[in-house]
Amino acid sequence: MQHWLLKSEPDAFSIDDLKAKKISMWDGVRNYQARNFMKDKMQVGDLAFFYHSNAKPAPHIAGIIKINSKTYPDPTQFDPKSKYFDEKSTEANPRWWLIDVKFIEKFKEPIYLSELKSNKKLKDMMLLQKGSRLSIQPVSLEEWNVILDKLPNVKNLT
DNA sequence: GCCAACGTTGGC
DNA sequence: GCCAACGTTGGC
Repeated sequence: MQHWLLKSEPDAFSIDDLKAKKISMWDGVRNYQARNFMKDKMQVGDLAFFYHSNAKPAPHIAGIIKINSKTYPDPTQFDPKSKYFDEKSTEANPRWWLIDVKFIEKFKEPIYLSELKSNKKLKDMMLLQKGSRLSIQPVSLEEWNVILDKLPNVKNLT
């Protein structure tokens, strides 16, 4: 199993929104590297951190979600009314793909970016690299466990 | 709101 | 294929 970190701005789609829906499409990814992670590397059942970027009072990991489907074409690319519409994409040859995610857990206390930065064991984490802004990132098992070790209350996720 | 870093576009 | 210009991301 691989682990991931998925970013979303909470004003657009938050972990509370996902909690209410239980399962949701992770739509709107318009970056090829992020898309390729979904298409080529993600497996149904993989776990991911739900990261709130551009969040107030500060960016943070808000909880845990699960990859709940294989990739399929992102329907928003075909919708002229969507802000994610892509006129160069066709149904026969879609450009953009997505997976469904399922709500697993919202942390009682968010894990702030500043906490991650101050942990030496996480210095190689992709999220913390200068200029890194990929919205879908792999997280190593070591990093995953270091972060979860801070959370004695998280239930067994497997 | 600022701005650094990155990604994309399109002229040549 | 280069690269300038533009657009986006996202922390601060």
